[in-house]
Amino acid sequence: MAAVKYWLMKTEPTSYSIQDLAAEKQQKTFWNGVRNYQARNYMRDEMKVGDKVLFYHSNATPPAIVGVATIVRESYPDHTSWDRDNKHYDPKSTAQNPRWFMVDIKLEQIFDEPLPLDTLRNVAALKEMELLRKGSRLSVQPVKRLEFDTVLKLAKKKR
DNA sequence: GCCAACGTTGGC
DNA sequence: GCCAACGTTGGC
Repeated sequence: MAAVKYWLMKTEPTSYSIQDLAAEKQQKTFWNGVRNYQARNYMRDEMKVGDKVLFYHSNATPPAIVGVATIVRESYPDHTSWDRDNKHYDPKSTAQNPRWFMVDIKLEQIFDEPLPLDTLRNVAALKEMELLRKGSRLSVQPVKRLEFDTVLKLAKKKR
């Protein structure tokens, strides 16, 4: 069995927050709306059931990692991409020939306190984290196991 | 609201 | 295939 992989997924809390996820039936949702090829490829090709996800609030005050989720369903077509009325509609994607994919995630944990970007920048073990790279905009990105573990430890210390 | 850093589009 | 113009992301 393949090893568990670690990821980080961004969302603007004004459009979908970790609290929204917590309010879902079974605390599950489909991660629709990704319209970037690199992010899509990670979701479509590499995410497996059981992988762990750091849940990140972008464009928030402050921007922060706010919790952890788990992949509960592997990639399938993002049906919102061929829905004309959807904000993420893409005329080049159809049900017959889907261009965009999504996964299902389930909430695992909301941190007692969010871990702000500022705090993360001051942690040596996270120096090379993709999230902290200047100009990093990827909304779905891989995280190293050490980075993931470090983040969890930091979250625990807050208690 | 500004703007740097991307990614995408489309004319050539 | 190049690259200018344009659009988006996201911290500040």
